[in-house]
Amino acid sequence: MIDRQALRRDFEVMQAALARRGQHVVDEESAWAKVAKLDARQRELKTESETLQAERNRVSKLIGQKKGAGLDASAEMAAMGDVARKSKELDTQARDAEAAFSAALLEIPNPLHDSVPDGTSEDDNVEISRWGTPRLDAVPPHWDIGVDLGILDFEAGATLAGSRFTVMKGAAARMERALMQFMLDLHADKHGYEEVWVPAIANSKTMTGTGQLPKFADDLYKLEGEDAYLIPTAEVPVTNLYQDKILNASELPKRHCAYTPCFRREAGSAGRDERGIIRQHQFDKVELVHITTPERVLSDLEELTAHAEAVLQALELPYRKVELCCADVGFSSQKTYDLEVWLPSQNCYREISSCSSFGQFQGRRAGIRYREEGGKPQPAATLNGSGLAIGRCLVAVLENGWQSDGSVLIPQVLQPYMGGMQRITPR
RNA sequence: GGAAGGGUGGCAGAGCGGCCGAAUGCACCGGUCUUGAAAACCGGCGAUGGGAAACCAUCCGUGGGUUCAAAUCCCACCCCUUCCGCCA
Repeated sequence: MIDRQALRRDFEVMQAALARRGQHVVDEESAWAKVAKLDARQRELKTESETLQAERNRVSKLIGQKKGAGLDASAEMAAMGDVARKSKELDTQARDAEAAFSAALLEIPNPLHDSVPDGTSEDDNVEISRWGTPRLDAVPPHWDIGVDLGILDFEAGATLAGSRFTVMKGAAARMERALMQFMLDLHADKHGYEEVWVPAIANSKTMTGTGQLPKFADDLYKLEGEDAYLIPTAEVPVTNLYQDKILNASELPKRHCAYTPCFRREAGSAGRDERGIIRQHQFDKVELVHITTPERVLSDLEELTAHAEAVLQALELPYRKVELCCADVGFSSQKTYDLEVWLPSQNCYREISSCSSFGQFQGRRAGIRYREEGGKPQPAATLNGSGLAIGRCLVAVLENGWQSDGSVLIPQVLQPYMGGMQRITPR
């Protein structure tokens, strides 16, 4: 959510920052066009309503005093009847205006940080760095590797739940679990994160706090007859751990890592990545979340991204880091780095982590605030990043570790988590 | 699901039609005392919106109602705690 004062004070500047996301964000149909108008109307009505309320409060007090002194106050009481009625009416109007304003405000994306590169599509994302040496020999796709080894069962997933669901068996199931454990241990023990375990269901207020609602309801699984949704990422519950809280500046930054399952309807993704486990309705992910101050949010983003990179390096998976251009940065984010892992079967890098700074956008929405010593509360800054997506990580391990005899070498750091297994061989 | 109790400021906890944005304690900030700290004592200390400011308005789980006036009365809903039932 953008700052209401800034909306009035820096209207042009914010409009320009928003327009970089695409003209539709600020054209005449947009929430942006509505919001300024609604802001003015709301304040007008509110001022009017408050004037009447002040009058009512003043006279009511007088009545109280008169009655207390045993005096007659029936004249005042009669006069206030009218005022009370009018005041109530105006108050209702002011509230409606406020609701309309808030609704429009929630539809406005985060203005981009100045450092975000220009561009018109994901093709304009900027490569920042590369790590490792990609293998360039012919490697079969992970779905063939997995089926040949008898550890991925797509038919069973489809039978049980539908398309984009998979059953993992034996070494794959074990590796899924090993990856979670390894990542959590790394972040908790080496990177100083506090591990949390949170619900995989969140209510609409929580979903609104991090920006999934109201705009992206179609991407979420909603539970029938309840104000409850399956989370699309641990970002939602973990960030909202601090919703409506005022933290002391001395407590910041807060750093949490969490494993959760993630659920996404993939409404707009028909036809993309249909085979394999790259794009599933349910997948596992370890997430990193920081709650911090606006001053250090950008340096925190570098750190957080490095923590995610450390996972790929430990697993010896070649990857690159790209910065998303202004056309590709998500709704709530002000700046995003993606980590893309090398998939030899596709001969390209594929997203395995997305690390974003949200500035104070989520802090305002979710009511996450902090206070400097003796100062006023202000919205906290938030960040998060995948550290990493487990399923995609498993894909990368299968493909990058594949041997021409059909077996798969298991990265060394994972072996202790897999009972000492060094290699997956066909059964 | 049934019964009972309860949701008040950063936390704990009083208030139960007007003098209540709200006692008190803790925490926090400033001061006195002290070589320093602690203790003690004195003072300050909620949030949001509007306003240059004075100040005004709103907020006691949420939404409605009664009243000139609601934290306080009425209705509905949500949540929490305990007991019972059920259950991984």
